[in-house]
Amino acid sequence: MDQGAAPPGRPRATLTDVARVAGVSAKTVSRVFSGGPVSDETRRRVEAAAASLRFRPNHLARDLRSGGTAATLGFVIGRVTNPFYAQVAAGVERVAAEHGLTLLLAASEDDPATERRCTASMLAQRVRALLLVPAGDDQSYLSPDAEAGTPMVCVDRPGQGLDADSVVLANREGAAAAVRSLTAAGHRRVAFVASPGDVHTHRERLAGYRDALREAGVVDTARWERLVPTPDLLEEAVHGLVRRPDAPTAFLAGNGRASAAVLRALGPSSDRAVIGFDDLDLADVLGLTVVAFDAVALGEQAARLALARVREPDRPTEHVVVPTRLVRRGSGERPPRTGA
Amino acid sequence: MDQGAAPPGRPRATLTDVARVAGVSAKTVSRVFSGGPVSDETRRRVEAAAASLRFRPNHLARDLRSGGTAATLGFVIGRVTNPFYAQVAAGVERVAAEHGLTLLLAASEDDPATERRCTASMLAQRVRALLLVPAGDDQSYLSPDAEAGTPMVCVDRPGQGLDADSVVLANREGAAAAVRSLTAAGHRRVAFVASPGDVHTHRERLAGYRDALREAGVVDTARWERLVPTPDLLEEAVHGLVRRPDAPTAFLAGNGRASAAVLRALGPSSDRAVIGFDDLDLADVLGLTVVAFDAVALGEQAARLALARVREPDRPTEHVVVPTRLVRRGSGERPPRTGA
DNA sequence: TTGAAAGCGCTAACAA
DNA sequence: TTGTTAGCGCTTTCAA
Repeated sequence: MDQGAAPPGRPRATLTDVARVAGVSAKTVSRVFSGGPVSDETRRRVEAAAASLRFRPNHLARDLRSGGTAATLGFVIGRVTNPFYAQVAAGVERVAAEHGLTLLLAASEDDPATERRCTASMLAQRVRALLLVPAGDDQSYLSPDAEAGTPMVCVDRPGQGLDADSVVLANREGAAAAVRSLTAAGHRRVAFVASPGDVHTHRERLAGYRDALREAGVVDTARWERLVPTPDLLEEAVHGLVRRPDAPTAFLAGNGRASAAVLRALGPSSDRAVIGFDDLDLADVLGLTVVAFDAVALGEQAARLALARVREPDRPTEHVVVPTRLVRRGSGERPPRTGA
Repeated sequence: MDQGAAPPGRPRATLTDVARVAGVSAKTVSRVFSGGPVSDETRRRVEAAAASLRFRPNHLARDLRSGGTAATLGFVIGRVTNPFYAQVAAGVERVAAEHGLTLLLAASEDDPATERRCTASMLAQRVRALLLVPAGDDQSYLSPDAEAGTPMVCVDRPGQGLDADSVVLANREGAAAAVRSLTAAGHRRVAFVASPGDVHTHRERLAGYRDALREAGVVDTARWERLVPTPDLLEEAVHGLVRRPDAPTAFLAGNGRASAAVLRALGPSSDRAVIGFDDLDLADVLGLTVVAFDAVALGEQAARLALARVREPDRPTEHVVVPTRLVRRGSGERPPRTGA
């Protein structure tokens, strides 16, 4: 945890220095930089003095004095390299920037202890609101801070033990819609393949898959469900499925990595239908039908919810569901094998 | 720029409150939370008091008092939705977290004025170091702050008018290596297709493309170079190229979007060789040969450079080049048309 | 429109 | 190992 020493090259000018050079009081300089009634003539003098001293206002001091919260929005994501969270963070950043706030970003790496450290750090930095992709299965430890006035929003998964706003994807409905389009085309033997990075999301998608098959009169789906512990086992799982006597004629991949694995395992000339959850680069080139969603919008919604609660702390808790949509590109439109 | 009011729900406990409840001095509580010699018995009492008061230390105050810089690393990226920057940011975050720092992220949207606002905001927040993907063509305005002791690192593009460390990709070498593999296979008519999001990167890649063709004795390359202003014109450009009497037998795509456009325009059964710059989801499924690079490593390097300069402000300026590697998957290995 | 004094929450520099 | 005093840079409150 060596943070490195912080040796100032040349000492920085302070507001008081600027005041002295400009021949005004500190408060007047403050008004120039933080808004307030200042005459044009005075403003000019102050700005000239500030420029000559290379003055940079110190927000640490400003935020400490006034109110005690910084102009930042904290966001604790799961795995930092997951491109999905990157898109969500992009949405948060965009809304934050619109409101003059900066994004403070940290990753829990899906570890509950790290989640605690990250959230603690952000609360210590007095973020204006805290957005969180819950990693552990208990966020009740955040309740005191929520009550103390830091708005919290759970993103992508609902938090547990914490009465917070939330924004999640329509995972169950999206999976069901995908499978419905398969059963409508006559498919009955549909597989679900995934390597569950996070439990909640995949439980929902699996439930949606089962919903749609049940609606079509298919109940014994367990034989086509493959939730493997690590992504490198996905291809093997697909190979195992196609060798079965009741081999599936269609596949729903639970996430992006699973989509790639299914396509790789089936080969380019397969006649089995495939739908992936989550859109991917080159999916259109490949003709891959997917359940798509707007991850950036999810982040934007989360940030808006957070800011709404900053303004109005007592508003009722809100749970937003971001819809998915089925993007048909061919691979999901292949009919069941006639001989099957 | 409405940041919303910040109405505290219940007033937060301060270090002094904890001290009173624990029956010790404020400084002792400070030592418990920021490290220092404290007896086990005292520590226990302080921690109990802190827990009962739901105390959260205030880093704003701590950082203001001690040294004046926050435990954050600032990173100003270009376009926030660009997945490349997301990967780079992931690398920065990882290294920052290892050192107990949080990532402060903002996007310039490739606009010089926004870049200035973002950097100003971060400097006002007293980031320990500032990483920047330069958007405008002049970063000299940051020199005073660099001299005042805030380490700066330019990422992905060199900054101009600023003597800062930098980390960039081996764009020129990567493009040259790709084209060399094509000319080695006998290709002479090689196209370069891109929609330059940023000037520097594409100028370098184009230069590498020309280098390699010149080495192979091909000099009049302009007829196969297509730098179109917007991505939606890429496919059209490819169609135009293949209709030429001297149509290219191979393509180098300047970035990910260009790769997708080339593949889409050529169609699935094309016999022309294609190499893309930047790896993509499903590129392996498609058999797309690419110039790949480690964007996360680029971010890690940048963060390490920044932290090295925090520790040692007077070390010589360092310019790191992150290598690329050619990943052969088939599409780049197609021989030139025999009849061409 | 401007200024003087006080203090936000914490820690540096002492001392004990 | 613990406490006291002062003050980080700024803004609040009040007054002029």
